[in-house]
Amino acid sequence: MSSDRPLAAEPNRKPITPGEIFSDPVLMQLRRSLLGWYGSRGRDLPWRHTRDPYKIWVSEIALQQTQVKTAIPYYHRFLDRFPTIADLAAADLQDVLKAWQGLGYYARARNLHRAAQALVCDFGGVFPREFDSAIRLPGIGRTTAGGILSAAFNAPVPILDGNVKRILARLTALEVPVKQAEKSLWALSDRLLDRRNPRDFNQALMDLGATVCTPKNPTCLLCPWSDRCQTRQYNLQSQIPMRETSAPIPHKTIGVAVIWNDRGELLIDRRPPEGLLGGLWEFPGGKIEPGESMEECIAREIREELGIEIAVGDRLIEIEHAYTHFRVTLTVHHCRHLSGEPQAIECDEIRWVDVDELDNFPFPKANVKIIEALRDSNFRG
DNA sequence: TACACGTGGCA
DNA sequence: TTGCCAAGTGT
Repeated sequence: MSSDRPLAAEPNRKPITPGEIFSDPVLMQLRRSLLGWYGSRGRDLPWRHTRDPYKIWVSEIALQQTQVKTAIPYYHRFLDRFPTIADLAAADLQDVLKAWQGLGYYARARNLHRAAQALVCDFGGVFPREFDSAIRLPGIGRTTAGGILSAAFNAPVPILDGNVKRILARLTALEVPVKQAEKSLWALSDRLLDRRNPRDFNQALMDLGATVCTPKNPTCLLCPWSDRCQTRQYNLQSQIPMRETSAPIPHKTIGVAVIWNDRGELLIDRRPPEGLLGGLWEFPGGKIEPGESMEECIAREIREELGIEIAVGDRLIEIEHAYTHFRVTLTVHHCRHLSGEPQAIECDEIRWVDVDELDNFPFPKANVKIIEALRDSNFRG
C-alpha cells in the first residue's frame, strides 16, 4: 500500500485484495446469503422464464451496455420477428437492423445475424454448450458467454459485467479503477461462483448490482453482503469503485439535406456496413468547415458524397444528439435536386423514396427525429 | 492496450 | 448544458 493513497484515510484498515482468497467458510456464507436474497428479492425478468439458449443469447446481447427497462420491449419484438436461430440466419440484415432500430450499438445486431448464420452452417442451428465454441461467435465475449451458458445450461462459468465489477470492487474496497484489476476480479468471480447453482448465482449477482449495490446511493441496509463489505465498513461507497479518467467529448456541427426531386420523392443513403451506425440509412450531410455557412456546407457535402447539385432551402429542424464519444448538432434543410445523377460515392447505396416508405428502412435515432419533423410539417401543409 | 461503438436517464 | 452511467465486444 502506498502511504498517499487517494482514498479517504482510515489508517488501520486492511483492504482485501481481489487476488486474496476468502476462506472457504466465508465463501460459503457469501453464496448462501446471496442466493437467499435472490430467492425473495430477485427480479422477475422475461428471459428467466426460458432455458432456450437462443432466447437467452438475444437477451444477453440486448442487455450489453443497456438497462433492463430499455431492453425488454426489444427482446420481445426481436424474438417475435425471429423466433429461431434458423429464422434469424435466413433473414435479411436490413430486417434485423430494423428490429434493432433505436437500441443502439448496431454491431450487436450485425453480429447476432452473422453468428446465427455460423451456427446454422457449423452447428446445425443449435447453440453450443461449450464455452470455447460460444465465445468464438461474433458479439459473444467472456461475460456474455458466461451469462448464456450459466443461464441456459446451469454451467459453472463466471461473469464479470459492470454490476459484478462494482459489487466485487466494493466488497474488497478495491483501491484502483476496476480496469486495472480485471484479472483478479475475474478470479474472484470464479472463486465466488456457487458450483451447485451457477445459474441463480450469476443472475443474483447482477440483480444485486442493479437494485442494491447501485453506482450512486447503494442501499446497503438491504444488502446480503453488507456484513462482509469492506467499502461499507469504512463508508467509502461514494468513492469505490474509483473513477476512470475520461477525455472530454467533442462537439460537431453537421449540415443535413432533405433532398426532394420533382416527383416529390426524397433521397436517402445507406451507410457503409461497418463502423458508426453501419448498415443504417440516413439523410446525407456532413461536418461544417471553418468560415463556411450552413448552406455552403450542405451543398458541398452533397456534391462530394453524391455528385449532384442542389438548391439549399428552408431549415426544417435543428437536432441535438449525444453519442458515446461526441455530441452533434444537426441542422437540417429542405433541398431541391438541380442536376446530376446521384452516385454512392461515400456510402453503400442511395435511393429515392416516398415519405410513406421511410418506415421500411432502419434509421438511427437522430434521423428518426428528422422523419417525424417531416411528417409534422406535412400535416401543417 | 486504448479506443470506437448508441441511446436514455439523471443530476 | 454537460457529464456520467448502464447485463461489453472488437480491433
